[in-house]
Amino acid sequence: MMHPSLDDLPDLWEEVYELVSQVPEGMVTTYGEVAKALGDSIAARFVGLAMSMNTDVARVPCRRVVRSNGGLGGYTSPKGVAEKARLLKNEGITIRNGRVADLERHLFTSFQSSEPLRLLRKRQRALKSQVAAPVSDIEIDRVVGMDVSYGTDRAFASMVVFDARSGSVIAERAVATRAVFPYIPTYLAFRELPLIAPLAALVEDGTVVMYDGNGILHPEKFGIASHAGVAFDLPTIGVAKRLLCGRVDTHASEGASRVTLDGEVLGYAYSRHSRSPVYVSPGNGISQAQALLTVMAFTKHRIPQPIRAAHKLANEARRSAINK
DNA sequence: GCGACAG
DNA sequence: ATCTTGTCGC
Repeated sequence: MMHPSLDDLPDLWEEVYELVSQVPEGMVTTYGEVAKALGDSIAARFVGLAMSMNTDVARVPCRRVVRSNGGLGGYTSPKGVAEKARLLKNEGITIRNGRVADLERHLFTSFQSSEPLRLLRKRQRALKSQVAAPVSDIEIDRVVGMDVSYGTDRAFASMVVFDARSGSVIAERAVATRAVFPYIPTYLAFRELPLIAPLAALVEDGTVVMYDGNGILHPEKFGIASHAGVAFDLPTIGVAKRLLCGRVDTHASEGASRVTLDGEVLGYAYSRHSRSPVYVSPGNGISQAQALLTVMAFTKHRIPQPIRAAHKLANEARRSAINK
């Protein structure tokens, strides 16, 4: 059974199309304004993606969504953005130098919306108090890496179990699922955790999970590894390849540097052999120090072995499925 | 005006 | 994340 925080997720694709259908003829809106109506302006790029995939031009007038500076943005049609300009002119919008003239006067922002992303942010805030940050070390018998690979119509979630003492692979598993929730920065957990849930249910006691993404190194201090830890009641570590938020203290070319957000240390940038770093933060049920040491102990290349193996397995599962 | 923005 | 061929380097 799925954790309540991952149940009843909004259909953001349908929501975004419904919002854009509210924009009347003679007016335009922006990708950012639609995103705000979804509940968070950070979703602006998702709005652009959804517009590019719109199939019902009669119901969803994606031509009326433009950039915040008046630029037209894109238009997925053989005639391209010129067609977008022509259609808008027909609706009484003046286009000058490839931009909407007098954008403020034609800007529609009075969306009727339940702001679904705002509600998901509330779920994150409500749950983050459940994150455990122990001071002392926990016993680690096994380390598992988890990852997801995406195909056109299906996603493949994977898990590889390592023995902590020998460092060798004990078991591996992959499942095919369907991804419905889009990728939106800082809401990654709502996309991937429902796909991972069946694998997380198989994790035994004494196991720590390494996840591809952040733990508490997140604007709400509740990244995907933290959310996984709380939802599935497991100790977790987040390992990200790029920095989502915060600042790296000092540029140590070797070893670990602290990453801080609002003056608080939330994780480490860890690199070996002058490679670009990975960003390590505890998810749940493990100290920052032990999270870092565990990652270090399992690192041969840039990406720790458990995540590297899970990544490989998920990709193999996708490619060997007839899907592509 | 340009960059930022886990996967 | 994915779409993609060859190419440069340890």
